[in-house]
Amino acid sequence: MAAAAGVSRATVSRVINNAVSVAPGIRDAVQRAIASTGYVPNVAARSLVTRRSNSVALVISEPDRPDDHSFLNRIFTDPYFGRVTAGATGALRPHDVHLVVVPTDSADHHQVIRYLRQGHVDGVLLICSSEHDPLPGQVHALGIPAVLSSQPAAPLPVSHVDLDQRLGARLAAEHLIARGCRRLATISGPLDIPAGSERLEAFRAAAGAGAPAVISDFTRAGGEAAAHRLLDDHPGLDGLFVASDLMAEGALRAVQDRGRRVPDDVAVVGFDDSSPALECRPQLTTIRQPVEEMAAEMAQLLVAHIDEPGRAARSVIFQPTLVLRASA
Amino acid sequence: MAAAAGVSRATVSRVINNAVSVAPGIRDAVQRAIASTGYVPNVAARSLVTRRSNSVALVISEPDRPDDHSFLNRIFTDPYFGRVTAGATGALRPHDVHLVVVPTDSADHHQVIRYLRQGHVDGVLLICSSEHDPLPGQVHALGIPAVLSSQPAAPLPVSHVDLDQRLGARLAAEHLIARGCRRLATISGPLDIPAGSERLEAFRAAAGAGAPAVISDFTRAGGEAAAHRLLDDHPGLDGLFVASDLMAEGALRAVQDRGRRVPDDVAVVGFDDSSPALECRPQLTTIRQPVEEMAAEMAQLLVAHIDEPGRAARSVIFQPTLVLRASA
DNA sequence: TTGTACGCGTTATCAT
DNA sequence: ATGATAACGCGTACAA
Repeated sequence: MAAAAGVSRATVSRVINNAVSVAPGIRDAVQRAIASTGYVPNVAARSLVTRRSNSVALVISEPDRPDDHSFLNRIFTDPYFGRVTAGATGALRPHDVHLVVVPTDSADHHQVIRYLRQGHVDGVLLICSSEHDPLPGQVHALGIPAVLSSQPAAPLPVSHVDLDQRLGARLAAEHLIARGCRRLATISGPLDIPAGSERLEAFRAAAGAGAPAVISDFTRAGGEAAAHRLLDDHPGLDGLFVASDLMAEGALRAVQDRGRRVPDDVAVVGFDDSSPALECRPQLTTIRQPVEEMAAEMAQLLVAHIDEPGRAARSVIFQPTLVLRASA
Repeated sequence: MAAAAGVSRATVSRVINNAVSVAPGIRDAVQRAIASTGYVPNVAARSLVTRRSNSVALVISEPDRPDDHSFLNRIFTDPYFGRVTAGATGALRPHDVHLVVVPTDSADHHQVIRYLRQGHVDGVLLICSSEHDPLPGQVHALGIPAVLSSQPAAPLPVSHVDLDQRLGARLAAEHLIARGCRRLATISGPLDIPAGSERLEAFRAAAGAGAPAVISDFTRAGGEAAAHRLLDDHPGLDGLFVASDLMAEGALRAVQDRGRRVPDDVAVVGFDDSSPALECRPQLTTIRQPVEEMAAEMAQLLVAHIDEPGRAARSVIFQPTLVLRASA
């Protein structure tokens, strides 16, 4: 290649990385040679010296999983993770950074750690399903740039992007109360995730500490089962806050299968404002979470940390909003 | 590292890649040193010499797209692509190969080509939305191992994995006829995709060439609109074959919104057997496509091609099956 | 069986 | 502004 242009490799490199001061004539000659040769730099060689891979990992960590197959299926089919992936991919593209999606559970954390240590990626976007997940700590100990989707139980000096979960739950409770519901209940996610515990706590703080709750798992089937249990134990409930739209879709079905009308008999408020909210009948009144924007922010923060290693960690908290539709 | 174990770097390399003949004593010593040091080989340096990156790309190519945001969102939210990603990820994991998901349209094919040429990945899983997509040809010209999800219009000596689309459509038509439907219609996908045109043709071959059809786009909203159009023009139809479950979910809604009962007034058969089939009410009778298995097969073929460059291309065709549920 | 030494293709430093 | 040349960290002939 250098030969083709009649210059040294160093000059070629300078042209490609448009470094300062290359004579216009030489530059053009090199670019012509590049075009005609179809030359592209070898990334391995480049990475070896720059210590950059121009790609980052999106690690989705779950504490345990039943089996490989259904775990992967759930991850890649869940609208929430889909939105995260879409948001991150979109934000990374202008930086010419690619995304490697790495689902993991505690059984193969070491694999992930090894992957990261090998230098495959320049940084990590870390989505944890439990606030006690050890992965964030391990990643931080590695010294590799990372951005979390929520602060772990043991706070870490690592940037993270999150939603004001409590505000979201409060908006839901207040809306149900304002529309006249008197017997409120909720279906929450797992309590070891902030998105589970905080939404539950804040809902109860606004709806009354005695408000019945069933802990579920953020799946549609889980939401349906939880709603049935709730209706068994509290037949009189007239307002239901469900901590994710996917669970709300299941809950809606349960309520309707028992012959109760939504929202007249039971008003239902979901959480997320993801596609299931529009697929339900009636469509879901829900707490909107700008997942794509949040993922994009994570990506941008990560890029910033990679470009400027000393950069101070920061946390960015997004505000949820109430989206009024037909279910409440 | 070599120093830590008191041996040469070459020996360390041999232990790590468990090459032949390393003295047991030395081997143990090296492994201890590795464990205590926490040493991991640098992938860039390794790739530079082995010319392997141990990762492959999953390229999802669409001809054109309205805007970046909704494109990414659709890709990462569509249950079909989710299943593909899950299947490929699962099959690749045992090989220690990672997956980079690369959505693209014709506007940035050159970006993808450049990405591939740079040697970021060892091979490509290529999902094209149009059989006239030039990408498969370009990738093949590059000489980089690839596996396609369907044969392009201009056949290429490249392995591909597909479903027997025609058989699927025929099963659907035969089932509708067998259950007594007399006025059949169909909602198809875009005609420049085999999954669109072949399902339509085969359905008409079995149901009668005059069976009304509306061409849609494999989205839920598209399916709903198509069903409305179909019911406007053919109020008497009593059997509907919809070429994807996602569209079928929308179509079901349209049929029911017009006060017609499923399956009594209109029987509906979907295609895919993905999660929407179970979320509908009534649940969808559908043509099952083992997407995860097919994606896994693609991944395994790709790995085989990477390991054995001269390997002959082959095509693997999966058979669809009818899954009986409530909608037909 | 083990060590020595070279090459992989770039970027970066240092002369010029 | 440009060209030698030294790393970068590994695998692997080849020699011992």
